[in-house]
Amino acid sequence: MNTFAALADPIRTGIIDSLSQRPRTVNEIVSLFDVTQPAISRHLRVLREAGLVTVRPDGQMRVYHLNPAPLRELDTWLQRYRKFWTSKLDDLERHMEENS
Amino acid sequence: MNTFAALADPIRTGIIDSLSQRPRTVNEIVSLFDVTQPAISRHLRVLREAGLVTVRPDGQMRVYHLNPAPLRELDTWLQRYRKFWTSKLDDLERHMEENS
DNA sequence: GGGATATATGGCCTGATGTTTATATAACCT
DNA sequence: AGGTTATATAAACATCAGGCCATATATCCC
Repeated sequence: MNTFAALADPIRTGIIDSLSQRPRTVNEIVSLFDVTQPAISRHLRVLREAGLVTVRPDGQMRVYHLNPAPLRELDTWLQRYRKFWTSKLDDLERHMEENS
Repeated sequence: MNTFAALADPIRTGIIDSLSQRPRTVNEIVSLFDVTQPAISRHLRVLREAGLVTVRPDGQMRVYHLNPAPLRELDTWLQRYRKFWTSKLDDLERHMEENS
């Protein structure tokens, strides 16, 4: 599954952000956004299939939890690009390259 | 612009990865993937509008460069989630929570 | 059991996305 | 100028994504 595609929708990043604070039920999540409950359920399905969230039933409710593993992979992918902004030497090199 | 949406297509992440090595002309990029040149030009447009790449004309060619700024923003966004995997204490807490 | 609540799924519609072929634009070269 | 190369854009098409409404499923509570 493509983590970027799962995060491409602002409602889904909003859900992820909200779950970074604490787990939440579907209805709690629904109350945070201006779309219907079925729409949220669909977004949750996308996030589930991308492995970004997990569900735990609690009675008639379903509690969604953040699963950070795919975000850690994303962090690993970004590793490759950090050199572009972490080192002032690299900044200089890039600047020279841009003007070569 | 939504950086995640711009990166949601595997060809586009491939382009970004290839530009992390060095700037490339459009034809160079086309040769890396199994799609037509117009398709690549469209992907480049999406990446351009998302600010992930910049172009510099060089004669009749156009040289595409990686622009890391949006990736740095992504890195900043991820900051919020690093606590989920960088601390062993957090791992323990999460594990206990998962089994509560 | 029966009504209420919580969540997921199916059907339908609309708009966005990705691809190809054909063509436009611009620079290069002789 | 004319032919070639490099790249972008347009048109057409198919697929996908996201939204809503209606409905199914499961749990809760009386």
